[in-house]
Amino acid sequence: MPELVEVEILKRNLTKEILGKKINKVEVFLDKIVYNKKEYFIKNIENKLVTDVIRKGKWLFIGLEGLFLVIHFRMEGRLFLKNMKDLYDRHDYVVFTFDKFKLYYNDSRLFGKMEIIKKDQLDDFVKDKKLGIEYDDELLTSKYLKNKFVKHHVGIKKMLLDQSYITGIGNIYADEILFESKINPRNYANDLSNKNLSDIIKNTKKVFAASLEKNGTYLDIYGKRGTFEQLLMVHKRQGEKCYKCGSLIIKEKIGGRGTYYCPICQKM
DNA sequence: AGTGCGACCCGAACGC
DNA sequence: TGCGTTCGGGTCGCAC
Repeated sequence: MPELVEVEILKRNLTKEILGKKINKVEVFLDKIVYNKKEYFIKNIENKLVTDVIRKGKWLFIGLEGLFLVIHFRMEGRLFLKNMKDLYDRHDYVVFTFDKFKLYYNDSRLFGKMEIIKKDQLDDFVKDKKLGIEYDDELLTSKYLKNKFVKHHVGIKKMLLDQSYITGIGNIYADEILFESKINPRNYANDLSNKNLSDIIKNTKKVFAASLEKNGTYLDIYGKRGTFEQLLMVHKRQGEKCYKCGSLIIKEKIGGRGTYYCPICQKM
């Protein structure tokens, strides 16, 4: 699933491949993927140069001379760079044609969304989506989290998934960050010690950096899969041995999400 | 204001 | 084997 790391990989790919290049043509094969009216969407993108590629949390913003094309991939959204003559896949729903290649938006579950906004609407957009600070922002301190969590008698896992505190953490990385921090996902956010909170910050940076180095857990625009999935400590490992203590990893539904953790390393 | 839950979707995994 | 059922993932909107 594209979480912060995976969207960051796409951002780096796109910066290399499409920044400064012109979109000659856009085709929309399924209207519901696009928030705007299809005609407006197409008319405003065609013949524009790509001026920026920005990521905020799990959101991607492609600057187009006064506009941003905003994309959220949700679960299965993907972008692929393909040759002019490549055939369309059944789940290719939006296709951008450049001079020498095409960029396909592919989404087997139809959860992803895209829209264009005016460049000066970016700040309001971010505010409206209630995006918190980035994992590498210097404002991210244990004091910041303490203030944010003080009123929340709710499991820490749920707080990590809430994009309004630290933005960009999804289900996979939330489990990994809590394992590295030796914190039970059900521990109440407002009960965590300063040490717990600084561990969460430290391990968010550590896990994201390690994953970025392996190109994440998802596909890049060339269709190549990152290899961080093989290094996950708990996520999707129920019934297997904990790499640290040898007891069995368990899976439970916490905050409505499948949650994987080690019952010994992550005691309440 | 804070919290919880269903809707959105459909391919994959599971159960019989 | 084949068919029906359940699950999952992030975000939004609504109910309490």
